[in-house]
Amino acid sequence: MGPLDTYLPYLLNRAGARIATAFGEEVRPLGATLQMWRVLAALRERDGRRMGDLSRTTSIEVSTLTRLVDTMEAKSLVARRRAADDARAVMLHVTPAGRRLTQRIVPIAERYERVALAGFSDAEAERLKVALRRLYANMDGLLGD
Amino acid sequence: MGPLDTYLPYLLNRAGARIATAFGEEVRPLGATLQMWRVLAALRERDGRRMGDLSRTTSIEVSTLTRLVDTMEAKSLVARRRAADDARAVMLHVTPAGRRLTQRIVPIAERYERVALAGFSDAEAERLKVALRRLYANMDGLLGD
DNA sequence: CACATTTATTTGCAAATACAAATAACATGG
DNA sequence: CCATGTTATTTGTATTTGCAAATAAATGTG
Repeated sequence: MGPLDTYLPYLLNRAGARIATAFGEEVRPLGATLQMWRVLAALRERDGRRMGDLSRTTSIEVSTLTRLVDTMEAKSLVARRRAADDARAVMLHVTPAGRRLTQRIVPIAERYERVALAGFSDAEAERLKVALRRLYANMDGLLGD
Repeated sequence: MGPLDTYLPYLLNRAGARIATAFGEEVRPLGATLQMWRVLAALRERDGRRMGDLSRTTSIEVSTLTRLVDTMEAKSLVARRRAADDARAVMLHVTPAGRRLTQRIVPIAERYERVALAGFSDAEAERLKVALRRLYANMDGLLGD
């Protein structure tokens, strides 16, 4: 088999790492990190979500998420509340400050989307996204056992 | 802007993380990690490479790479040699044991390529790779400043 | 209803990572 | 050929991460 840059996992990781690093640098001045943005974006989609739910949709490991949420709570970006129906579960909610931060990050995220996909037609961009979702789904069975 | 899974960086990271985790589990029984495989694959392409060169081609940060190479050296998978022309530089070489390990990982990498791309035509797979290289290149200017 | 099992989150701890400072050698301009 | 700046790698150190164990609450079973 050929050189490293013919391997899909490598290409994926390389592109992902570069975008992640650049995006991270961009939001750091706002006191945020990429992971925080993921949490905020998930809560923007639907507020009041469980840790496990958030872990799945953000692809952040639960124990990592717990600690991330600790620091986000310390920054008053989110608030933990006990779920009404299940006393084990925690519901996470954005605060006004969290919403303000989200609003400031959204344009950055949109810009990154444009920069990353510069030179792609809308159809190409969409095909790429479809491919990435398919690829993710393909790996479904192979984890954890 | 829409839900998290319409964002390209997210899709990229999510797919990449899942493949990386699964692949990592697969090579662990061989005493290897994903990052070690990256180094071995880079050396397979061309043996005797500098740390900085390896760092760039594997997308592993230099200081991380130093320590990774420490443990790989301890496992006798690679050997550091001083460069003939430049006494600052280190040339990294695979050892026979490193080559043997590489040979055992190659089929796993090939299998992962197939699993990840299940249901993709050859043309689709190639388009995806081209897109990922393009995307990486698009982010070129934006780093570090 | 008590007991074992499962589910949701957190915490302990060790390994991986990254930034910055340190070290060492090369390159260049006077 | 010395002084200054640049390049290659390593080390110091703090943060991030993830697995496994701990905690706590729900659910099921006899």
